Amino acid sequence: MAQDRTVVFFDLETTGLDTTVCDIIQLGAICEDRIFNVYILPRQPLTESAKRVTGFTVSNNRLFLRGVPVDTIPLAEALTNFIAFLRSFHRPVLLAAHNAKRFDAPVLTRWLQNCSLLQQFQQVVSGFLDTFLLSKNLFRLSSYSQESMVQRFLGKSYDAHNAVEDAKMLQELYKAWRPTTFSVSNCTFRAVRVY
DNA sequence: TGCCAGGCCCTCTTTAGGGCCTT
Repeated sequence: MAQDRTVVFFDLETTGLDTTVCDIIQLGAICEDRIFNVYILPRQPLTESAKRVTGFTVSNNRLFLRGVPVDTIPLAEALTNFIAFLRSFHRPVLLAAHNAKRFDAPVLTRWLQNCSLLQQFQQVVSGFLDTFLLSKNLFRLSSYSQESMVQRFLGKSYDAHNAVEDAKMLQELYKAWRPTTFSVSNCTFRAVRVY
């Protein structure tokens, strides 16, 4: 753990890669053995590549994962529940994700602001940790994708592009890396308001 | 299969360009 903060690992599955417009489909997070997972029905269609990569599809106003229907909740409720999950640790939270700076943090922040929940969120979350940047600072590798690093450091393959599984593997990677507080602080940034 | 976006990092750099990573 970094200083007196709780590190919570999270991941988003979205309708696409454009952080300025994409919808969140799944929000998964883990801290030790405590897991958070919600699905949200997107308001816009998934890009073809997002369908292929994530296995999510939408049909008749229902969300399916590899053809199996999943229960969804409204986005504002999902984010409110996520903040409650983070608050339950009773310590400032450092939210870690792979490529957080470029992808997960901007998307999450945009929707928190859109749902008027950013202030609540910032009362609980002290910042984001980007494990992509962290891994590049720690190691010299041919690939820094999460999937390839799980194979390299943990010696296993997994259900990549499922938010909960990605978050679980990220936590395992982090524990295997045992980064110093200095390394972590170099790859940590505060949640910022987006306009 | 790879495109779609784009900030960050690296280097054959800084008067710039290309590759990576996320869905």
